[in-house]
Amino acid sequence: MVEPGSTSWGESAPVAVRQSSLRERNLAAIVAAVCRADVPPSRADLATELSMTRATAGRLVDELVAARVVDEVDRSQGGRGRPAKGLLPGTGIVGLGLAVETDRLLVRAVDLRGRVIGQRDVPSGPRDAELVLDALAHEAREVRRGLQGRRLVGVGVAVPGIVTDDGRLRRAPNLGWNDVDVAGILASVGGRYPVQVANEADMAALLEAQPRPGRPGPWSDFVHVSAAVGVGGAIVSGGRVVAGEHGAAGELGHVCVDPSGPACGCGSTGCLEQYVGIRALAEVSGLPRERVAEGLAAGAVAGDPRCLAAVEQVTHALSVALASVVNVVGISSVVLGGHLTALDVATIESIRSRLDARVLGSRWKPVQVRPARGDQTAAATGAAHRALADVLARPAAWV
Amino acid sequence: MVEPGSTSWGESAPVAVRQSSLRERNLAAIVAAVCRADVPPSRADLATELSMTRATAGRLVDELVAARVVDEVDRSQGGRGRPAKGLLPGTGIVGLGLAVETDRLLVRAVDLRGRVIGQRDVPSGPRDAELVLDALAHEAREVRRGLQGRRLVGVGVAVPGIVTDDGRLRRAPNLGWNDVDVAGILASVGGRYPVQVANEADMAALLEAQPRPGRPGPWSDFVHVSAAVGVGGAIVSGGRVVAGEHGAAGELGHVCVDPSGPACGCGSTGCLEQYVGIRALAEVSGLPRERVAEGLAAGAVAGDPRCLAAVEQVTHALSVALASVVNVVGISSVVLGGHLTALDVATIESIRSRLDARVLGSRWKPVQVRPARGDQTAAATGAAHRALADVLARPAAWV
DNA sequence: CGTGATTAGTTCGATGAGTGAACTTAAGTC
DNA sequence: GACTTAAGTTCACTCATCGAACTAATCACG
Repeated sequence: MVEPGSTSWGESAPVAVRQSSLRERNLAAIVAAVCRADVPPSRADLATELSMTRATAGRLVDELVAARVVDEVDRSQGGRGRPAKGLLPGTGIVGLGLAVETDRLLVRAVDLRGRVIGQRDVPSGPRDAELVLDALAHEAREVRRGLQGRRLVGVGVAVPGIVTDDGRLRRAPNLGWNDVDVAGILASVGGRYPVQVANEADMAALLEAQPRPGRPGPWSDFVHVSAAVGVGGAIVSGGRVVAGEHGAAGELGHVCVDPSGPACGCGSTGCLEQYVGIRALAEVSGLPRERVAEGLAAGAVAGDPRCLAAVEQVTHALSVALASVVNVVGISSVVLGGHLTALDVATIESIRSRLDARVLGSRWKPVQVRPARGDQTAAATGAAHRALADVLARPAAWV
Repeated sequence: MVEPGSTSWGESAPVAVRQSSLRERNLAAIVAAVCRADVPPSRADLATELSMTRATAGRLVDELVAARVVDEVDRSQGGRGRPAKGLLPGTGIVGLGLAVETDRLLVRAVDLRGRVIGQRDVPSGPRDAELVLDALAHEAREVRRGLQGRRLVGVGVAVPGIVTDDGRLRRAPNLGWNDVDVAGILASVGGRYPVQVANEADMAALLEAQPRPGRPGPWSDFVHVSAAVGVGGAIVSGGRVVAGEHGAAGELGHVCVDPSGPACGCGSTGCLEQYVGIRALAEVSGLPRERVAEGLAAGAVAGDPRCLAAVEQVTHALSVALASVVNVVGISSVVLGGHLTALDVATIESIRSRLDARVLGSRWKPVQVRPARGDQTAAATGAAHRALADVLARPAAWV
């Protein structure tokens, strides 16, 4: 999940580049431009935008069309000269996104245009890892069967825990799993393509950063909070999800809100998760766990004192915890996901203004806060995007 | 602080690359390899390491030698065939590092081998920005005069405050400066080369990340704490200092240790700076400010109750604040700089173990803590490295 | 309805950077 | 002193991009 090179100083090249890298790079540039365009660009548009010649753009596009990475469409919208053939991300390339959650398993097949081609949601419980993953693999194969000749290019898996580079899930408290070789167990689903495993918060953040594959969302730098039973998070910088040394960046759930607060399962005290996790909010608000998401804001607006207390708790804890995060990573926009998506406008503005008071640079650049756009299955869709990201980064491997 | 035009190859390309970019890139690869090598490599060594042909390596090296970016040295150490000419970073290329601190101005001229060619330290006070910067420019010109035919390739300036991309210092509380165009005022020092302005903590962290220009230090991922009157910090990831959206990453001084703690000048409460800044420690320990650095550890070891209290305060505050940072950015190594460099081994181990208890991934990968290697002028030397970083990143511009 | 203007896309020789193999240079070895 | 070894150099070749000329398809205007 480590995507190289956020804002950086002196990068160093580990190996020399050859002429073929040049072509690889320009193929990627074309694909990226096609994905981020608002209207299907022509070969000539691409040549202008990327400052290459029409000759080069034409040749590269032809290769990508042959590989079905981009599709040609009619773009007859009048105008002077020869009508252009529009280019769109190919529908023949799909990525598979899987998600293991505490109570369900999700599968999404998404094409390069971001359209969901196939999906599957099944309930699950906190059982043995092998059993759960085998069930997930079964569902994934079912979805894969319905792809009808499209090319599967990779599999992404979102899991609620810390993942290491080799695709092992080190620890997932809410599943009770330790050291599970997720990538290995699910390898058969991907066939000869790699299975990319990452934290569900990172996958959801990827979807938030690019609502369509390769297409940047409104913000390119933000802190993403994924709140459910556990509270996770991710940092998006320059449109890329940044992972730490061991893929464990963005563990917002264990930022300290108050050192004298309640003990947390992680061994620390007063962690954010103890204030805004579903369990904590259910207890304070008196709502059943599954109704916290929708019920909280409504209850508070209706004046229910327990819901008001819960909302105040969320506001306080988030503003304290996120202020530290914003100061440390220097990113002043925050996206609230999971059950926090449903917070009402007034609460969000209240979090924002309290953050402003605590953030050093806010006088210069005010903090921004917004709810996430993704739905409650963002992690699975994001995982599919993660699978497709390999094609976007190195399309040469698929032509 | 975000380096212009240095997008790396993995990520989506904004523009196409041409054949000349290929050469630029490989020149940079050669320079990087020469800088990070333990013994001066030959052209053949470089060809092997970078997997290019001897022909290519030879041609590119010749260009770099002509431009004095690398020097040829005799490496006659016996052996069979034709003796190799060793290659070292050029001594003819120097970067100028300036630092504005609360009580002094520093100038360092450093060559590509990391040797200090010229330096100047003068006392200063918190006066008008124009006056102080003019004095600094004067000192810098004096140092520049002593360069004797070497090529000055850039100027870096370390300042104690938040800096925006355009080289303006937005706010420097301990200098009482607001919105000062540092790059503009010092432009004359750099001649036709840009003046790179950044936070002193970032500059010091750069020196910690690369003790010699282009040569990585022992750790490539760490959180760097720069403690003085103010407490700053920086995040180093993959050997690079990461800047936030607005160059304001790593503001560790304003991570919240205790929301019910003392009010901080930043508008928040219980910030780290209120516990480990020089003023706070001087007050608790009873030591005069200028003696806090050396006196604190000694006093604590000697059993002085006030020093013991101060050390306990440092230990507690750092372990709480850094735990959040480590969890959020997923980097589990910490370097303590500024007056914290002088903490005794036992205190550092105590911070480390308390961090371990609060960090989610510590069971998998224990937290590491060490004092910084740089001296109290790290920011100025780091600023010189910053100036040289442009040559390392794009040597083609200098050949 | 035909001619010209205009823009998209294609073809083809030129350019420049890396490749590979042969050649030259400067040692050490027997 | 002839042979071996390895570093460095030379030169013809490859390949991706460039530039310019060419072809294709549509609109505008008389």
